[in-house]
Amino acid sequence: MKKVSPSNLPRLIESSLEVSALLKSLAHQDRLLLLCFIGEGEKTVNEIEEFLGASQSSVSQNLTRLRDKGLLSARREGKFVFYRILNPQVTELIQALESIFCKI
Amino acid sequence: MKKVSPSNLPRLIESSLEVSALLKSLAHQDRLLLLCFIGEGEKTVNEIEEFLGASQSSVSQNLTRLRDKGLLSARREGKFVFYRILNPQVTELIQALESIFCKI
DNA sequence: TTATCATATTATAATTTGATAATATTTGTG
DNA sequence: CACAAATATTATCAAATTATAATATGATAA
Repeated sequence: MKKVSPSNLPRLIESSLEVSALLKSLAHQDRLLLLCFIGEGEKTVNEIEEFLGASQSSVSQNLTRLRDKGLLSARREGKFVFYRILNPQVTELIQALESIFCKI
Repeated sequence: MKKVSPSNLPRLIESSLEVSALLKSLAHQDRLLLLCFIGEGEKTVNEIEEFLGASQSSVSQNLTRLRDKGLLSARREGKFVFYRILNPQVTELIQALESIFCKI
């Protein structure tokens, strides 16, 4: 039996700016897919490029943007840079999206 | 005990365009708040204006946009127009956002 | 039927975003 | 060191978004 929750509105008012900002980061097909992909484990820029079939420049710019927003972190290992998800709320949100939009 | 789910990636690839488009609709502070507000039950344009403290024009434009995207529906009753959430995935998404970002 | 309230539409200007191309940086290798 | 590979940055331009102001529509009441 699911409990009916009281209104979360007052709290969402407080966080609405932060949440809408985060949604802007995901509201782009490539960035959304890339976050899902990285969510499966650390990925190289080149792996992401191939996965998306997007240009080096646009992938790098999107990664930089997501890093600047604190959603991703990067670590260099030799010539390669590995990206992973930094903000756990991103992981939760991706999972929620999958469960809402990828029902069986 | 939480079950580790297999990759949802293939399915998300298919829906990524639709999902990113929907996220664009929510990736705006006023529209996000307005959807939360309407989620509590049918609301009048004027109620929404007062709730947001936003101008008549911008509220109406945002409502029109959300209606055009199929997220909201409107019904007229005399002078008033009542808006409600049409797409159930929006409700689910709002709930997910509340549960992720409004933890106790 | 005119006035008014509630809402919608249009026009417009400012800002942001997105894609592409070109160039730069960093690191490993011959 | 010179070069190539991997990634980042910069410049630029088109397109989309946003806010505001002005005007229009639709419904009711006097």
